[in-house]
Amino acid sequence: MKSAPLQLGKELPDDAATNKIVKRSSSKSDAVTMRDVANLSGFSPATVSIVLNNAPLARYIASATKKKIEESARKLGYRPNAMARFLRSKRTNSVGVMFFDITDPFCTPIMRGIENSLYQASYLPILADSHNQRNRFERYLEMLLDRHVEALIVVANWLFVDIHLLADFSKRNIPAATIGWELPGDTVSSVMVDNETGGRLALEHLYKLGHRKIAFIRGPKTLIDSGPRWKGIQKFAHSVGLEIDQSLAMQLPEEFDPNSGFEGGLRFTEELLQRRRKFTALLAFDDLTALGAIRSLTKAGIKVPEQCSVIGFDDVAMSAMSAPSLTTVRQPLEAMGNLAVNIVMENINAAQEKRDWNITHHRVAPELVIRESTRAISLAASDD
Amino acid sequence: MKSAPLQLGKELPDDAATNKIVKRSSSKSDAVTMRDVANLSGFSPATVSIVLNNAPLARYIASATKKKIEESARKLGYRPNAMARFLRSKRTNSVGVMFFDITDPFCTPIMRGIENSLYQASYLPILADSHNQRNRFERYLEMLLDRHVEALIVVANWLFVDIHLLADFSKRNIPAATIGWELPGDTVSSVMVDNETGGRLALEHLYKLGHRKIAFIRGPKTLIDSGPRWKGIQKFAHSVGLEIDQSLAMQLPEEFDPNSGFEGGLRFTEELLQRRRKFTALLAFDDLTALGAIRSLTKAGIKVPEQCSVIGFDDVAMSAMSAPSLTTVRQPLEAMGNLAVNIVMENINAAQEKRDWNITHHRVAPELVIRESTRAISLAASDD
DNA sequence: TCATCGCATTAAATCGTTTCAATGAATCGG
DNA sequence: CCGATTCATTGAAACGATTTAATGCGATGA
Repeated sequence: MKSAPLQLGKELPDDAATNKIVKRSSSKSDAVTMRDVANLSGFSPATVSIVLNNAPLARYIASATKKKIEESARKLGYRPNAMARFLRSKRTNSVGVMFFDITDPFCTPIMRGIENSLYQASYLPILADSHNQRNRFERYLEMLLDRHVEALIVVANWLFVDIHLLADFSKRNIPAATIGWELPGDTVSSVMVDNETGGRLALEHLYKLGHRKIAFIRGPKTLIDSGPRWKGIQKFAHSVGLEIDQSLAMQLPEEFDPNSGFEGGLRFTEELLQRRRKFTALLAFDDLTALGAIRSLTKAGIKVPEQCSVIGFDDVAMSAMSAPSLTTVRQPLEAMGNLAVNIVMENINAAQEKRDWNITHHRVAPELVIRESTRAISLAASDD
Repeated sequence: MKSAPLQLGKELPDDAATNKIVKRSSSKSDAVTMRDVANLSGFSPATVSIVLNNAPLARYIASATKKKIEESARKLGYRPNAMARFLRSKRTNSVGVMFFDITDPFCTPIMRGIENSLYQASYLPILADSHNQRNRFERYLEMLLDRHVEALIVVANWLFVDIHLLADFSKRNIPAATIGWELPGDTVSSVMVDNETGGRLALEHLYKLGHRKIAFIRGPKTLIDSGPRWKGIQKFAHSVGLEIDQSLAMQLPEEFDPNSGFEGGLRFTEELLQRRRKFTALLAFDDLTALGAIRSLTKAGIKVPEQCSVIGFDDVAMSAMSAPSLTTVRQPLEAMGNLAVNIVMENINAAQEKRDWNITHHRVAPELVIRESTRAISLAASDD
């Protein structure tokens, strides 16, 4: 038969080698139900429910009764069946969390923030990842609706969603919030970083370090962040009388997906270098792009930050670990996750109490994080 | 009152400024139920259920009836209530996915693999993140049990779990699989990389490049990966007659959490350098440690890879983007996620058909990924 | 003509809760 | 001593599906 001898650490040649097999008989121990608690304690299921949930009616229940019931429940290890409960109470204690592409490092801290806040409220996240595909997005939306999630959080890091996809949710009065994306109008709440301020912070930093010849890699046009960031940059440039050399400003193409930002930074910087126009600093659309740029510069023999400063945007985890570590404009990602949860929770409560609820649009403040990739302009670099 | 004028783009000074508020009346449109479909089509709920689920009995149903029912369902936009369905059928179509620390970059591709495979099977992941805290782990386990997840996948990237925590699951016959960790005995299936082979691959690579004076940063003792990796290293060293200089071998302390690997690599490399013992290559426990080491070397004026080669382990996303990009031993993380899902799915099916099911331990093959951080030994470096 | 059989459909029980309305029992003011 | 309150508990009806056992019915065969 196939019962292999129990040997640990023995390797088989296959890729996914089965190392050890043990059969196991099924010993069904049926779950303990509320009726069991009722029987053991000698009271009715109704009373048990009232006591265990500390329902309004519980104030009439004799404390001796409560003791007995709680005791019995504990003794039996009773745990309420969440699905049965839902069927009556309509509360699933879960919210759908939809990512456009979870492999984007941008998403990880947001997820952490969401998870943490949900945990405080004894809610669980049901995860969906649309892989930037519209049909997958729709399919997941359906699945989440089927499960009656009490709210939806969409982390829209890249691709766009149009209103109509989220229409089902607002139609059914399910609170929703987006992070990193904003739907026009009053259908869905949102949390975004203040991109314009961020853009300003980035350029201001480079400017104060003495840089005047600055290259830019702008985000793709369709991405909601690109416009405001560039606007912030332009505004600051204008305010200090800095002229932006358009031949040093490139724009990432539309079809990029989040993780190809690195490739983009790499390629575009190469192109920039080939043009042989001098620049002493580079302002990248996001951290990945910046890392790609650094790689490209390094490869071309240009030292960062000695010969060229580079600044990114987002402050993803790897920015602190690259060599040189990356100066960047931080988005408070974890806090944004928390905030989104707070928003939908507030709405859930409102809906529960049949109050009207608000659609709110939030802007959170970015923060400049200075690391090694930027430096005051050196004479050598400035002077040609 | 609080109805602010609708102005987009206006920023308030607060961190989380409310930018726009719109009230919204609740227009409850009650969900369409199976009874509705029954009424519209003129058949009974029983028939509707049979038709829509294509149950065994469906072969007796007249095809005209089927047409009508399906038509009605479509017309009403009927979607079955997942919770109600569960109550009878006992199937939640969801599995719990527990991470020890989701911010570990190691976890992201695994999550992607899990999500993708679950999606194929129309299952949804319910996410839990224990933050490396035992009580949080337990709490989440309870919550997942309450929801009757059909299986559990534990991504145990760092801290240890003892058997008894997962006992509830095996007791209730809920399939479980761990990734990156292995429980002794036959309680839980597991998926792990073949660490010994990985260790060998890493050292072999450095050796073939001509390196003989090699520094090591070993993993913490309690971590399950550390031992086998080191063993693979030793075995290879022995096989080629390479002597490992113990004064060049450091070991990360226990209390490290996954993301401090970077700090660890940094500090330990500094220490190594202070000892003033020469080495031409460094083999790090994992990628983060390696990146920390590179940072430390660079800071000390030692060029990677020109003066010192560095190799990591795991191949997390940032390894490809660092400068220099990191040579490493790849774990097929996404595939490991897929595999774990396959395992539990197989078990779910077995349980469904009341067959016995297997506990299996899998070893997947690691793969050497050569990038920029390693290079054949240079004469200059070897010759002192 | 009547029992039998295959086909098409459904009534009703069930899953494990919650909650409304009802029921006794005890207390109380008059 | 009686009707009204308050207190303590519970019966029973949902919630929205699935599934078993039953039902009605026309055709078949003897």
